[in-house]
Order: sequence, then structure tokens, then C-alpha cells
Amino acid sequence: MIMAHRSILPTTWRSFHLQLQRPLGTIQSPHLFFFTNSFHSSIPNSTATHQDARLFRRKFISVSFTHLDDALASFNHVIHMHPLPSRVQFNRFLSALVRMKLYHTVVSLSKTIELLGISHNVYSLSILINCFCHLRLVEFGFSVLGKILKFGFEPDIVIFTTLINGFGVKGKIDQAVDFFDDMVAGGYQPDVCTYNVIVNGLCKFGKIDVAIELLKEMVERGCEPDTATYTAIIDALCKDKLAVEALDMFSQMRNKGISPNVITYTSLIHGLFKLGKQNQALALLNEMVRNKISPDVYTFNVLIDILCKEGMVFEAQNTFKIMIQRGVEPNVVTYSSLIDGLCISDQWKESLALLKEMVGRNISPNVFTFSILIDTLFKKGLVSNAQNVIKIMIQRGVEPCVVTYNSLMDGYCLCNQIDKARKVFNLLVTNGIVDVFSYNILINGYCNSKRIDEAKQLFDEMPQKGLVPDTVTCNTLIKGLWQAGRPWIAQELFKNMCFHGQQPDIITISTVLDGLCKQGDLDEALALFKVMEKSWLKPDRMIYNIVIDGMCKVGKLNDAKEIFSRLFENGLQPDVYTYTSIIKGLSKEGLLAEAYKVFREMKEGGCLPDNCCYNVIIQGFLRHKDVPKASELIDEMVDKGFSADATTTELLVSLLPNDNLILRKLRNHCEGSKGVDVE
DNA sequence: TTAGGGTTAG
Repeated sequence: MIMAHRSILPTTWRSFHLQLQRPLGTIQSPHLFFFTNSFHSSIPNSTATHQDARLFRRKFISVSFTHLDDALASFNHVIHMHPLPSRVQFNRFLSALVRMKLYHTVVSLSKTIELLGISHNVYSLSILINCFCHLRLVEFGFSVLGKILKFGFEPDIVIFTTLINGFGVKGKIDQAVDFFDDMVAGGYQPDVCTYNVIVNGLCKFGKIDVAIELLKEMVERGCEPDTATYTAIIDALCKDKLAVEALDMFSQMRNKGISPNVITYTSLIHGLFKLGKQNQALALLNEMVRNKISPDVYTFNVLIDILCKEGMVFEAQNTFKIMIQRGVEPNVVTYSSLIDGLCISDQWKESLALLKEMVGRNISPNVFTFSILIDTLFKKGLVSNAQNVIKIMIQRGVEPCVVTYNSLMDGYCLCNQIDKARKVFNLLVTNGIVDVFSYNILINGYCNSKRIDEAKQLFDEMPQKGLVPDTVTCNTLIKGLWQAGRPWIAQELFKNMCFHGQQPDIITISTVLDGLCKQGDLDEALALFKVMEKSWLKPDRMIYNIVIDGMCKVGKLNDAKEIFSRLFENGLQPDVYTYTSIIKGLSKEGLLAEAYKVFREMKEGGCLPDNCCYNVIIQGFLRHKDVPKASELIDEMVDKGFSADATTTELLVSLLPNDNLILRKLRNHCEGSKGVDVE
């Protein structure tokens, strides 16, 4: 869908770039830290001057840092100074780290601050709860709540909202709702943030309908929804591919006088792009800029990623330049998307240069960045390079995840080291992180190595691991089973797959259809073909050819003719295989005149007979003892540089004396072309 | 000085 509109994209993108390049009046100045390694210039040391110390203190108090290293340098300075910053100042500092999503760091520094003798207050404990919740450690958050109660502090709605969110982050939406109800029963009035946490939890859990109901109820309960409420729902609708509903919700919020912000626009733009609605997405982007809402790092990341996935890396790089010109600092996501784009378009050297650049700018590659690189290396067959990158990744403290290991498995399978892939797979099982992708890769590996029993065994064990085979799993195994000569099991699997609402791909269907035709199960094949014609997955020429050939082989010529005419109705053109099947079918039934007519007419349809087609028609005439017509066609065939196949030769030998002129001609031709043995 | 919504890999 996205590809279909590609031709209109560049012009529209140029106009967007021009829009963005215009000054908005409120453009932020670029962060100085972006171009310098601020960490090294600010490491505390014994020679630091009194002026330096004042600078660090000021930096700490004004929380003017953009990187972890920079923040830590400030922190390490102030904790050695007298007097120590106040609890309020430490809390401001920790809050800044929370905004940078540095939750682990906050937990660790909180302990340090406490050890310095700075006692907690309700805000610092609230910050700590928030960090535990974001780290999916809601239970730790509750133990901090215990501490709050022990200290005699009164927990407020902010703390309860944070804990409700903690359940939501872990996907425990029922517990989130229970806790919300307990809180209301305890006399606490939820505010818009509390509702938003529940709405977002419901959305993330796939319960968008319930979230929309809650949106309506909020008003009745005296709490007006805000931009964040609508944005959470709009984003969920987009991710559920419900673009119309998302746009409807967008107008609904504006009609209520609730203004969309950069997050709302980014969600919608992202969703519309993903759904192939480029024009609408670009219109919104322009509208957003017109409304003086500046695209931020998330917006630019969405644009860069979409451009990269469209293969428009050059445009993505331009967008990256504009982003920097506008003072929006790229992050690990920006770089990962660009690296991915460069890898996709085979610009391997450029992607490594970009990796170097990001490290130089103090942006650490994460598990996504490494996985992109590793996957590309494996797909290029550079196994040892990929293994080296995994080592580097581990050395840098980035833990490989199931995606990384799946790439490793796929790499081993690609170079026929299936047993090594199995070892990795077993490791994933032991660690409880094996997923459907892991199974798909290994099943495919076993199928390609002709170890179909192991492939089937893996497929059968998936439910025990709590995994449901997906379309790829089924398609892979069906093809494997068929190639391994197990058509019945493959057919059964195919039926189960359709029964469970999974969509087989066209290759799987053609494999199954071909098998059914070869078994002579034409009724089943025809039924499947008819279902396909009515479905979204329209039969292609290969599918038509399989069915027409099957019908012709069993003499169902009327059915074959009907399907042949439908091929044109569906905007497809027959090829030489289609004609050959029909000619063969007609000849077999003794309808030589008709077969010959089709043979001559196919040229008019822009399709020339090939070697096989000539042999088929010649065999038809020979089988019906029409030697003059056969010899006329043999002459024509030889003149065109084709030769007789084994069956034609066999028929000729049985029909004609050994020194026949036609045979001699064929023999001479075949000796010249070292083709078929005519003796 | 404490809470909520948007971005990257197979």
C-alpha cells in the first residue's frame, strides 16, 4: 500500500522540507553538548578550580544537562562540596533524570543521597516509586509506600496514580482497576491523570472499547478528559489500524475545544503513514507546523523511520539534517532508524560510519541498534563479524535479547549450521524467552535441511510452551511437508490453519493446489480455488495455471475453459504454460483441430510457443497417427531452434521406419545442438 | 521537589 504511493512522495516531501526550513520564531538553539563530549570536560579532579566548582554547583542546581555522563559529573561534584544541596534540590535533580528515563540511575543515586544523611521526604519517595513502576517493579513501589506510611507521611493521589500506572506497565490491568476502586472507596478523588493511566492501560491491553466508555464516564464523574486522554485513545486506534476512528476521535477532541499537541499529531501522523495514508499524514504534518507546533524528536524519528522503510534514505538523511538545524537533538532511536535504512539499502560502510558518529556524540547504541547491525551481517553471510558485534554488545553492557539470538539462529541456518542454531534455540528455551519467531526460524531451517520430522516435532511442541503457531509457521511447515512428500499431513495442517482464521500465503496455496491436482483431487482443488477468488487474496496466474492444468489432465475441459475465460475477466494474461496445458488437454481428448487452433491463436495473444509447447502439439498429432501434420510441425519446430523431447522421439520411432527423413533430420539437429538422444 | 499520552530490530 505504501509502495503504491511512492511516486507522489518525493515532491510532497520537498514541500514539507521547505515548510520545516522556515523559521518559526521560537526555534530552540542547538544544545552545545551535542557537539562536544561534555563528560570528559567535566570529570571532577583534584586540580579543579574554585570557579569550576561553582560552575558544577550551578549546573546541578539549574539541572542544565542533557546526558547521563554530564549529570553524573555534576552530581559527583556537589556531593563532595559543603554545604550539600538541599532535599528539594536533590529532588529536582532526580526529577530531571526521570524525564530522561534514567530510572535505574535514580534508584541508585537515591540510596547515595540517603547515605549522605539527606533524609527522604514524600516527594523523593514518590520519585522512587515512579522509578520502580517504570522498571516494572510495582511490588518495590508498594514497599516504598509502606515506608511512606511508616514515616507518617500521607500518600496523595499522585502516589496512587503512580502505583496504578505500575500495574499498567506490567500489563496487570485488572489489578490496576481493583487498586483504583480501592482508592476511590478509601475516599480519594481520582483526577484526570489517574483516569488517563487507566485509559492508557486499557488501550495497551487491547481494550479500546472499554477505554472509550471510560472517556465518556469521566465527564459524568466530574472529570474532564484532556489532550493526554484523547491522545492515548487516538494512538491505540491507530495501532489497531482503525484510521477512520482515530481521525474521528481527533475531530471529536477539537470540537470539544481540547487542542491537540505534538504528541497527538505524532501519534496520528505515525499511524496514518503506517496505514499507507501518506497524503493525510503529510497534510497533518503541515497543519501541525502551520499551527506553530514544532515537531520534536519523536516526530522526526517517525518521519525518518518511514522514509528509511520506504527506501528513501537520502530523504531521511535530509530530514536528519533539518532536525539538527532546528535544534532537535537526535537520540538512539533516530540513529537506529537511519542505520537500519542504510543497511536495507545496502550502504553498509555508511551505516558503520553513522554508528561511529553516534558513539562520538555520546549516544550509546542500544539493543535495537545492535540487533539491526547483527541481523544485516548474518543475512550477508558474515557470521564471524556478526558474532564479533554480539561480543562488543555484551562488553558494552547491552544484553542481547530474543531478537538478537533469533538473528544468530537464522544466520546459522543460512549457512547450513542447523545444529548450532539448535543449541541457541535450546538456550532460549532454558531462559524462557523463546518466541514464535525462534520456532519459525528453526522449523524453516529443518525444512531446508530436509529434517522434516524435527520440524514437525517443533511445531507440535509449541502449544506446550504457550505459543500459538502463526501464519509464517504454518506456511513454512506446509511447504516443508509437501516437499518432503507428506501431502496428507500438509493438507490437514492447511485446513487447520484456515479453520483457525489464519491467512495462508499465495505460495502455500499454490503448493496445496498443486498437490491436490497431482493427487487427482480436482473437486477439492476447484473448491479451494473458488474460495480464493472470493477472498482478499486473489489467485495469480500461477494459481490459474495449476488449476487449468489439473482440469485438463483429468479431461474436465469445460471447467478448464471456464477458468481460462475468468483469467481474462480478472485482468490477467495467460502465458505459455497456460496454453500448453490447454493444448495438451484438448489433444488428449482427440480434439486436435481445436488444439491446433489454440496453438496458432496463442501468437495473436502475444505468447509464442516454446520447446515444450511444440512437443505437446506434435505428440498430439502423432498419437492420433496424423504424421503429415506432425512432420510439418517438426519442421517448424526445428527451424525455430527447438528439439524433440524423449516422448516425441519415442512416438516417432514407434510410428516410423528407422531411416525416415524426419528422424534423420531430428537426429542431425540434435547432434548439432547436443540435445535429446533420438536413438 | 511527586503521577498520565507519541519514536527504533526479527
